[in-house]
Amino acid sequence: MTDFTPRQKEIMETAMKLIAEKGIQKCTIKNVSKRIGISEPAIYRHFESKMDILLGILSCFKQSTKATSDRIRSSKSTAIEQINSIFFGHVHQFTADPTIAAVIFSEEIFQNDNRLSEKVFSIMKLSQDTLRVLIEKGQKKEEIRSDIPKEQLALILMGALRLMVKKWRLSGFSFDLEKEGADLWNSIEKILKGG
Amino acid sequence: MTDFTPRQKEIMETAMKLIAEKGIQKCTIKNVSKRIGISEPAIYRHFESKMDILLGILSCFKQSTKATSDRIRSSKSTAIEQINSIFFGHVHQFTADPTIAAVIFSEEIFQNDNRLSEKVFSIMKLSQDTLRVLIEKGQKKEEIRSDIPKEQLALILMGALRLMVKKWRLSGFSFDLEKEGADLWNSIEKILKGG
Amino acid sequence: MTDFTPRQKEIMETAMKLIAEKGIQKCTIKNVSKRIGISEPAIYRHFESKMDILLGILSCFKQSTKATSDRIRSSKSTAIEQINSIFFGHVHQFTADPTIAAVIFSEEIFQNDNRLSEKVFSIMKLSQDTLRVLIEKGQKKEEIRSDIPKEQLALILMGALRLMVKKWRLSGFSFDLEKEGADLWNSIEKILKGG
Amino acid sequence: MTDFTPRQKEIMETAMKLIAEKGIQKCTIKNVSKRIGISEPAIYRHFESKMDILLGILSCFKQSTKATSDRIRSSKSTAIEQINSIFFGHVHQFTADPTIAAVIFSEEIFQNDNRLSEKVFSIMKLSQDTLRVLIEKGQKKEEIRSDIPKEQLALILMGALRLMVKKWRLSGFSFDLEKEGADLWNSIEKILKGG
DNA sequence: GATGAATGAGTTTTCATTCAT
DNA sequence: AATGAATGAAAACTCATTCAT
Repeated sequence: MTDFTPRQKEIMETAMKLIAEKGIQKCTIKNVSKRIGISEPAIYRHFESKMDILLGILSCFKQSTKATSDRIRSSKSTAIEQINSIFFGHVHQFTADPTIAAVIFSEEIFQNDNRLSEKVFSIMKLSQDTLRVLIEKGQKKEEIRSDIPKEQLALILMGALRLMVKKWRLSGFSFDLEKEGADLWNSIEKILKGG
Repeated sequence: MTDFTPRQKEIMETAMKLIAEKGIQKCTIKNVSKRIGISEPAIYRHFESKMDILLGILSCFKQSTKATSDRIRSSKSTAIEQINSIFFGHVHQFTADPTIAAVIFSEEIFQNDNRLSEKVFSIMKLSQDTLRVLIEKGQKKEEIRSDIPKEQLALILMGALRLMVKKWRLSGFSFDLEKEGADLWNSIEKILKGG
Repeated sequence: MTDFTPRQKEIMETAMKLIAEKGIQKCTIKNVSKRIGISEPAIYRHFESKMDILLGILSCFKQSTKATSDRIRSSKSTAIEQINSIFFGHVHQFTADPTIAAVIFSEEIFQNDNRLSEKVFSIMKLSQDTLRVLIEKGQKKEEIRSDIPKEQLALILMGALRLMVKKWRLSGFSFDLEKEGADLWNSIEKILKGG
Repeated sequence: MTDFTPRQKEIMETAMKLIAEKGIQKCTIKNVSKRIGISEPAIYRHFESKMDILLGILSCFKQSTKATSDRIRSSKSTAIEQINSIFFGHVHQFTADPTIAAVIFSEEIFQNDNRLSEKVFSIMKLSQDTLRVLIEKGQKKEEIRSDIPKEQLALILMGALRLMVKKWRLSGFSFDLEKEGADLWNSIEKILKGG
């Protein structure tokens, strides 16, 4: 993240944009370089290979996911508030940069290479673990119902968020994610509390 | 579906398997023909283009989704039972043929072409509409809680199912989907009923 | 050799010609295909990779070297006559197809890949072994002097042949290899006999 | 030689090492600069082009070949002793710096450019002429047999030396060149004297 | 002296597709 | 219904070289 040069960041962002707009199959070195306005070989001054660009993107995600997770975990809010932070943290992030939504929840994009799919898998695990820990805490403090196992509450929460974001994306960002997200949260909260 | 020749079905299934195993980028005419054991040009006896193979796959899905939807809708069960049928219909289908799971919930795979992504979108809409109608019916008959809008209950149900299936897939089918699905359903049912 | 299609032989011969004329650095798929009059991808119908073309060339050499060696060894001539056959076998081969001379004695051309250089090394060993065996036989029968070890006689014979051929090549085939070869043989024979 | 700066010498030596280890195809500006630990453009402070590096290498050889030749010719030893000096001069040089062996006897490496191949040819001629003159002198003084023409004796001597060195190189310097060289010389001397 | 950034031309290779047979 | 041979376009990547700093 911080150890990337401006050009490297530009390349990674451009690659992400292409993936978001047209899919990975259109995310070629040629298209990336054309969009930036440099020649194809120029890319190789900044990344050793195309793989390294994709790994760089995933590394950024992992780092920011970890940072967010750590920040929220160490806050002194209630479990519900912390889960709320995670939920809206994602929503805000996607609103601010919709291209992220296209990449972060589309694990199959990186399926064709083991190094990529392992990294993707580890990012997924990371955010699920965070959520599970928070739900467990909420259940112990009786903020969150205990008649549904924490793994399933996590699945339900993340599943709904992911599907909402996917619909938003596939619809061409045709609705207000913040608003829809707020509505969804109300329902989720109700479910978590067991109302 | 019925209007496809055996060879055409073989080609579509092989294409799906390749997507499931190694991602769309490895789903090439060469790889499909090699796996079937015929030459590349032979594929073109059965499909006009690669695009037609993918469209064929999606058409099959659409048709089977519609058939399932119609069958369930016309049954005389309670709404909850009908939703249960949809839920486990998917789970059984994926258990029977895991490759389907890799394609049906991975809409981004078909992002690179408009005809494909539109078809994908319409399939998604179809199954969501079915679900929404059933939930609405359930809500009217007071089988299903009404304090959470039907769209969000649908989102929560499908989101959880999708995420469970995705995890199953990314983990290399390392857990028993039927069992995990049954557990998830219990929680979902509880939520739907508003317990 | 016999298990190569005409097109494969054409490709290998063209590659050899390019190496002979301009060095391996100019032996590119583009140049080979251009000279044959087909497109670059067409090459890949006949060879899986460029490496396979070069390996094919070396395999042909190995096979023909082995065949020649076997044929001569099993003849009932004197050792000197057999060595003479090897010597002039090479000379005739180069006269008939000068491109072979450019490849067969230029082991460093294939230095950049282990599979190639190992094959090259094995071919070199093969022909040296043959020669050593014949010299040994000649020494036992007292056709050939024994005061110089067979390894060194082999080295001297092959070294002189190689250097003569190299000069012929580097001079642009400016002299008559057959004639020069005959003269060299007279001297070599004298040395072998210990006159 | 003396008119090259230390940096220039370092570049030429590094280029030679790359050629010796991995072949010319791996002798790129990038690899040379990486091994020295400077940037690629830095090379161009010291040489106008890659060609100039290779020409520089060959110039050094030519100069040192000429110097050796002059020194030996002007010595007052017998012809055989002088030829011995040339022979072991090479052997010692290769033992001291095996990379030289990979370049000096591999004329085909420089085949792809006329300026290079002409220079290579002129070096080859130079050392052969020297040898021929010494043999001629030896023949006149009846130190060396006269029943074999001087050109062929030169060919035999140099051919054997070259082939021995090539084997040494291709075998990964697996034997003691000095020892093997001494043995070969004994045989060569015998041959020269006509024993 | 040296470097970071860039590039035109070229490398090997793959892709979907066509065509004669 | 199938194949062998071919191809234009494009993929990722490398090369020698230049230029502003």
